[in-house]
Amino acid sequence: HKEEKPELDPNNPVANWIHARSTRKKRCPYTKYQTLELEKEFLFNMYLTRDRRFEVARVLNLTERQVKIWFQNRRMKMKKMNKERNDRKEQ
Amino acid sequence: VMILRSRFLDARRKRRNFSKQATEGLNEYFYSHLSNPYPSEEAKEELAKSCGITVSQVSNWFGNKRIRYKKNIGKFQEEANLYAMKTALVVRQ
DNA sequence: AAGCGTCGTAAATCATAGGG
DNA sequence: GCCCTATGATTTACGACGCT
Repeated sequence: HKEEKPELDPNNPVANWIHARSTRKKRCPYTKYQTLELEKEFLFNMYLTRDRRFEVARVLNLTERQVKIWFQNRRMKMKKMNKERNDRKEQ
Repeated sequence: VMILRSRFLDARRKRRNFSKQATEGLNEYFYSHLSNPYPSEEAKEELAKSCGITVSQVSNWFGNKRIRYKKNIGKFQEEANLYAMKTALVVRQ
């Protein structure tokens, strides 16, 4: 009966860019306090132990998964920053 | 603490728009690879060099372009036609 | 054989540039 | 200057794949 609103025309190149999951949680920006505490923890150690992760998640009211992923993203950010600093200095 | 905060957390996000030529080069690649606009690392490096920007900036540009194009194809139709025509003319030579 | 690592990305959001 | 949109950069959240 009711057809989809996104036209499935073969000329639409976007149809091929397979990605994006419907079950994905919407991005929810963290508060200043949460970010600040996470940064402090990262400064202390770039990698979390299981116990630290549980404790940080509890205190900041985040899931352990969110804390784990935050640290993964933070390490990637640090890597990128280091790379850019090296590139700037050499060339 | 406030100083650390402003220094590291709210890091300066100064930016300038890319030059006309840089945007032109990025758009040429994007619209000539519209069925798969995901440049390889090597292609990114080549684009970065020819456009005078960094590889990170090329990645940002394609990320932004893909999502914004997808969100409103109609808005970019004119631009798409322009670049399609341009590359068609180049191929003819 | 579960679990955490990186890498590349989508999508939302941020912050400013630039134009009227 | 003020408002608004375009645009480049950053932030959450995953999938894919790796290693142990």
